[in-house]
Amino acid sequence: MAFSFTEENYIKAIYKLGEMHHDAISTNDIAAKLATRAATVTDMLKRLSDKKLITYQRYHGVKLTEKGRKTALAVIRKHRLWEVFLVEKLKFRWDEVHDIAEQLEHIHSDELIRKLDQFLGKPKFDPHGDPIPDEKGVMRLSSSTRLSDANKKGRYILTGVIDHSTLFLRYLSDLKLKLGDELEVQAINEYDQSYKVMINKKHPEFLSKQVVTNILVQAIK
Amino acid sequence: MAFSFTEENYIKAIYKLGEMHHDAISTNDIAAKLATRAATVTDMLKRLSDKKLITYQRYHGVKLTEKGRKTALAVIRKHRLWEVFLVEKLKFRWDEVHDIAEQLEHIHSDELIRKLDQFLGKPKFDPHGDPIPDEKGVMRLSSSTRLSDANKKGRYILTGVIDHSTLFLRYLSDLKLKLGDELEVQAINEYDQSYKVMINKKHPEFLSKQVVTNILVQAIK
DNA sequence: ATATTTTTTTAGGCTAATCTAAATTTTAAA
DNA sequence: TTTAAAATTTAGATTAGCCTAAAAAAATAT
Ligand SMILES: [Mn+2]
Ligand SMILES: [Mn+2]
Ligand SMILES: [Mn+2]
Ligand SMILES: [Mn+2]
Repeated sequence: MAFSFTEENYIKAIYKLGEMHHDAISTNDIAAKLATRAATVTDMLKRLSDKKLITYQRYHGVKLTEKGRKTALAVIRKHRLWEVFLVEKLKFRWDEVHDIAEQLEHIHSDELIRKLDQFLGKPKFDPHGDPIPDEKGVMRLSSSTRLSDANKKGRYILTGVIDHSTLFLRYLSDLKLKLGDELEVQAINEYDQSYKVMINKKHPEFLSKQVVTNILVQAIK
Repeated sequence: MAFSFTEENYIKAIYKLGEMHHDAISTNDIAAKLATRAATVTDMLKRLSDKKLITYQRYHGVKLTEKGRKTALAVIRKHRLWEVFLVEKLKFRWDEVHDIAEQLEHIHSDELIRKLDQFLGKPKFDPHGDPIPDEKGVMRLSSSTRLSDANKKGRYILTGVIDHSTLFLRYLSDLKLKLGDELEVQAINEYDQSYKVMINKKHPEFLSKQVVTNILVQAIK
């Protein structure tokens, strides 16, 4: 019932790929996500199948079993709780925590996570606005949309990001933009889909199409 | 410059064995400490020697190099800081933290440890009274002695333990005895070297020879 | 419907870390 | 000082996780 570092990473990758497609996941997609080779993935899929974490049919991709889904969500829960710890308690910036959490998410101790969750005040979201699954593996789905999908003037709250790269997160920080801040869309450029927004009723900024497709918001009222 | 989980455990084991003997460490001692086989140890010693962490002569044991000593102390520093975190912040008991710290000590991030140290208020001792090496790998040596070595009536402060087993630590907790508490030795039994002590001026207890050799104290005045 | 391209699997090999059994060296005993 | 015992190393295998190259299957284009 305890899996290796590597096995957990495969399960997490398969879960995340399944969040988008939701049909069976291909060997090549997993290889791309984990920066490894298709042959290596095939080897591992056999092992994960033996352990009943996935259902696997040669040449036809994989799906997580219920056991696999639970395992993935437990790892994601740990990752996100540790990220909260790193930002809230140790004062890391939100663009610095992912790689450390990639290591911490593989520490095995249910009691540790129970107590960490308690210590952090049972947070519901991580520093990037991603929801934290509960002990049972239940994760409420986000009611946020990409700002590019809102596609309408008005006021919004920044609730999350799609792109988690350091470069993007730093860019947002440089704009003095953080989770919970207000974005008022004042104009949308029809030619290139760039947005003119007012941040926290203070400073106006231009956000490119690429930027507005990578931030999640909720409309105010 | 970053070593594997396994390599770090070997280096730590060699360091700890060196703390007692301080002549060259034998293959068999390392095998015993790590619950592995002598042949396995020999294999690893060659690898550690290649990496300049130890000096190794066939059939004549090993010693840590300066690089090896630094590596060991860095791992010990991480272990002890995490133990402080688990007890002080997450409210684990002192007998519950070792196994979790065994995992956490292998997380690689200098910045994480710097910030954790800061967060904990730069503690000098772990929950078992063991000193925490600083960033440079400097660890002040304990001025404490085993209560059995004091061997004299009088008042003492409990400053640490030799045996770190759950069983022993639980036993001390059951006696309402924790670090910093006062022990007044009222009588020493000449026959079996058991001690009659008063704990915190409140309740008298009998401590066996095995117990008094496993606790560290400092005499008061 | 057949040929070409893409995807996936198999075959065979590598390294780190482990093991058991056998050989060798050192140490201790007679 | 020879011999027996103990410690250590070598030899040979195993497993997890990874790789490249070749074969096979599936998807796509003609
Ligand atoms: Mn992350
Ligand atoms: Mn995150
Ligand atoms: Mn410990
Ligand atoms: Mn300790």
